[in-house]
Parts: sequence; structure tokens; C-alpha cells
Amino acid sequence: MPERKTLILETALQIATESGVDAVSMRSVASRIDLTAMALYPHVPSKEAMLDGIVDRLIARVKLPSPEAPWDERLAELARSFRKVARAHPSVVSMLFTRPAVTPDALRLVETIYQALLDAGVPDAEVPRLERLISTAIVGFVISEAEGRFGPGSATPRARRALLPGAELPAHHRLAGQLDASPHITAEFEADVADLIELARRAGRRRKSTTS
Amino acid sequence: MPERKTLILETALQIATESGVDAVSMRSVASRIDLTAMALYPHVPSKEAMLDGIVDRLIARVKLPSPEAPWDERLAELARSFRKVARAHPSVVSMLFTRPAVTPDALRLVETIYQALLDAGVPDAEVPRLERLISTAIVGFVISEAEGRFGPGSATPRARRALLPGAELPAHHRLAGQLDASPHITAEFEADVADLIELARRAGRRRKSTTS
DNA sequence: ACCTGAACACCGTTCAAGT
DNA sequence: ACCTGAACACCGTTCAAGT
Repeated sequence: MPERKTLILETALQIATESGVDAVSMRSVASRIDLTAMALYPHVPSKEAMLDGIVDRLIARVKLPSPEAPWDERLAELARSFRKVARAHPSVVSMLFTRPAVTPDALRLVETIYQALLDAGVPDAEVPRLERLISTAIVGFVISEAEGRFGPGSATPRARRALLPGAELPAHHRLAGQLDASPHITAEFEADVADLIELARRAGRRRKSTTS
Repeated sequence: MPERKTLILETALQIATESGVDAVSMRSVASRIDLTAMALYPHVPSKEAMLDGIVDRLIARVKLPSPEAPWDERLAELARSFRKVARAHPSVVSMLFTRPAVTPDALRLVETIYQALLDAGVPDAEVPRLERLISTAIVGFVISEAEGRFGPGSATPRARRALLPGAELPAHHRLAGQLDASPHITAEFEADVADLIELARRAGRRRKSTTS
């Protein structure tokens, strides 16, 4: 019987991907599978639940890294495949913080990160915090990318600077050269991932040096 | 003439804070200041613009740190005062990623971070990326906190684990003791901020060791 | 210029009715 | 059990009309 529910949620994900989350309505989803809006209610109790379900379907698409790889490679691979899924469904990504999925698939993602951090030698007491920091930074990056928060966006860096007198923005002006160049976003993602892995590595080393 | 616009946006922020973003409508905002919904349009071109404006008003509340403090203290203070504002308006916080403010106040926040990173000795070429990483992690934390993504939330850690057979979740079970204890969220925030500052410090040292 | 009230084309959801 | 169609109480926004 979960077949019907999955069909509804996949249809909702499809509409969100094509036309944005705002285009998802009980009526629009129902009509695509030749039903009326009210026919959805036995399977999905509310629109809120439908939006939660869209996020679930997105999470389910993320590929887990091979458990044989070294811990830092596992973290990097997970981050990359997460970003890949996100880039395929940009308008859905903004719901990742506000509708945290509590599903087996979501749990497996967290388990993968916990395991990597343990293998890095991070003390048990620090693992949950580091998992939250890393996943928050990765999800935040991916949302920012999807929403165009990076890149010029609506206002070019130059136009932005013009909002305030130059005297108030010495750092912006010193960095004008960097800011006006459009950033290589994949390189930036890799550098962020490397920095986060470095934090984990340091947390692992701290333990070892205390232990030995 | 911007008085009227500010009144409208502050009213919208007030309603969002009291009753959630969903309670903000052209009609609800207008009626609180004894107008009809249509009377808002000369000042706010659309509801989307009104939601953008709510975020602007939130950003405007963030206190900047004293420029005399050491760079790492400035970063930590900015993060803390940002979190303080966010905690006072939890339901508004989720819009921070999706509606990035492009206003003088928002610009001053970024300028403060740029300046701190430059003072830390971070090479010009790395400052924009580190600013984005730090602000993404901080905003992500604050959204997660506001949305209850940390803390037990809807499903307790124990209930979460029950979604999958134990054999699939060795790390979760090893960490059960940590996970079942409710995290001290302010301490976690401080630890995250310290880790992010540490990344900046290392980026600064890397430069110095190359230079000398 | 600023505001109103009616109207339009949507919503999510409830409910009585059908098969 | 599953689905429908009408209805309710909302939306954002347009438009003609008022002052």
C-alpha cells in the first residue's frame, strides 16, 4: 500500500523540481496523476506532510560512499553526492533545514558521518557536535548555491559596494579584485569540505596526543 | 517617506515573530495598522518584497562588535549577537538563506567579517571563501536551533535509532550515551565558533609561513 | 496621491454523497 | 475503502471608483 504514497510524493518532487515549491499544491499534484485533490488525503494527511515527503524523496536519492574507503574520502564522497542530488533539484533544497527528514535513509547518512568521525579518532563526546557542524555547513553551502546566494545574484559586487560610502567599506575595497571575479564554485566546495575534514582530523589528533 | 514602509515591515516582523511566517498576509499586516491590504501596495510592491523586508529588519537589529577588539573576539561577538537576534525571532530565521538581504546593514556585517579575516592575516584570495564558510555555518546553526533540528525534536534519539536494525547503526549505538543526553546548545555554539576561528587562524598562519 | 471595496483566480481542508 | 463535487474560509493581486 505504500506504493500510492510514493507515487504521490515522487510526483510532488517532480513538480517542485520543474516549477518550484510554490507550484506544488494538492490540486496540481493530484491532477498530474488524474485524481482530485481530496483523493490524496487518505495517503498524505496534509500539505505539510507532502512537503516533508518531498524532502524524504530527495534524501533517498543520495548515494552512500563505499565503507572500504578511508574516512576522509568517505566524508568527501558523501558531501559530493549530496551536492549532486541537490543540484538536480535546486528548488527543493531550501526545505532541508526547515523540514529535517526523520527516515531510515536520513539516518543512514548520519550513521555514515558518525562512523567516519569515529574512524578519524574523534572522541565519542565530540562526534555528535562535529557531525552537526559538518552537515550544517554542507547543507548550508548547497542551499546557498541553489538559491544563488553565491555568485553575483541580483546585485553585482560592485552595485553592492555602492550601497555605502567607500570609507565605511575598506575591506570590500581592498578585496574588490577578488570579489568581482566570479568564484569557481566547485573549487570552493572542495576547499570547504577539505577544511571541515581538517577540523575532524585535528579533533582526532587531539585525542591521540592526550591518550599517548 | 520611508517611514510608512518601515512601519509596514516592522509590523510584518512583529506578526511573524508572534504567530509564525505563515500568519503574515497582506490582509493581516494591513489590518493591524488599520488599513486595507491594497493600501500596502504603494509602499511594498508584493508579498515577496514584504518577506524580504522582514529579513532586512532582522539583520538591522544585529549589533556590530567594537572595532578595537582583537579579530577573533570580533568574530565571536558578531556571531553571538547574531544568534541573540535570531533567538528573539525564531520563525523568521528560516528565511535567512532563501532571502539574502542586500542592504547597507547586511553589507556592514560582511565588512566586519572581511576585516577580521584580513586582520587575522588570511590572504586576500581566501577571504571571500572563508567569509562564506563562516557565515554559512553560523546561519545554518542558528536556523537549526530555531527549527528544533538540534535537541530531541519530534523523534527522540532512541526512537530514531529504532527505524533501522541495530546492525546497520553501529556508530549510533556506540554513541548512544552521547546522543541521549540533551546537548548544551550554547556550549555547542561556542565550540563551533571556536572551530571556525581556528580555521581562520590556520589560514592566516599558512600565509605567514609562506611569506617568511 | 492615497485609500477602498468588489472581484478574480487561486489555496488547503471539511463534509456529505456516491460506488 | 476509495473517490468525487460542492462548499468554506482563506490567499495575492487587479481594477474601477472614490476623496
